[in-house]
Amino acid sequence: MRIAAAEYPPVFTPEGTRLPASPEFSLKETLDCGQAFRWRETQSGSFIGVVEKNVCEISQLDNFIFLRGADAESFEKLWRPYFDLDRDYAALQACFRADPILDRAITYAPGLRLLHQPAWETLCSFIISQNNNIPRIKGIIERLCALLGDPLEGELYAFPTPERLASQTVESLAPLRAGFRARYLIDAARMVCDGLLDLDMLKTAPLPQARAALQQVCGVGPKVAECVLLYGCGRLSCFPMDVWMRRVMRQLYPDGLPACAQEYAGIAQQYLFHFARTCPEAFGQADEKSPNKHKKRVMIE
DNA sequence: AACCAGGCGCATA
DNA sequence: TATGCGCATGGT
Repeated sequence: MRIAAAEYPPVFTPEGTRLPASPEFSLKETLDCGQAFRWRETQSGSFIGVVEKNVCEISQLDNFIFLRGADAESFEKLWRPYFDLDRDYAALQACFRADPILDRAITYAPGLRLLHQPAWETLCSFIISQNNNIPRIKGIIERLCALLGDPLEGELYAFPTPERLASQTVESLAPLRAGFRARYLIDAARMVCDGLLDLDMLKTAPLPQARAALQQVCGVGPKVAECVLLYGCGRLSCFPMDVWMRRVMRQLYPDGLPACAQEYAGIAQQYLFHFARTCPEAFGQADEKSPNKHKKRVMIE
């Protein structure tokens, strides 16, 4: 499947950057689907967030998306890759829609996009995410940035560097209320600082090697590694398997993902994950919670 | 192999 | 209002 083409020709104004609206770009679906944790929705429905050292308020209006404060340089260097704007999602969706289940999931949330986030922040975020829920993950990350990140405008903070985090102790991280994950964060920071984990290599190394390198970090298992590779390293065939995706696969794809979704399995996973989590009337999960829960279940794959 | 850790949002009682 | 369930990983 070949995907290219610069969509969304931007218009630069002194106030910020404007992009034409598109069915394949919904701010809310993209920023509020569990892949990124630092975007906050304002009362007016805009989103304020931080990527690297950049603070941005983004609004979705009828005919365009507006990135307030983003100039041409920051748009091209940062926001264009962050929002995956050089990928033709209409073409990608057309391929996926050959499968009837993906067709429904895409129709349910056609504006979902895969964000390309900074690798280090993604690693920490998904270490924190383990055995955890989204509101709490957001809280821990917010406290982490406020405690150790460089201050930016508007009471916002950059994500802490590996060096800063490596100098901490479990005790100094207590205010994060991260529980047993605190020592995992410190371990990850030390590995990066000591050159034992090369984050750049993860973007290009053969996947088995990249997975193995990530899982050297204490607190990084198969699921977290897959999330880091997908969201933080641009490895779009990676496919994080959490409980939701296990349900999806068991109930809807007992024979595995269809061929049309293999190459970009990670993006297919976004549509399916969001569909399963937020559209209960369309996705039965009753058999999971009820009567014979106590029975032993064979859960392999 | 089967459990717990450390914490909290959430659904259910 | 209280209780207990779920969660990804590592360690026992």
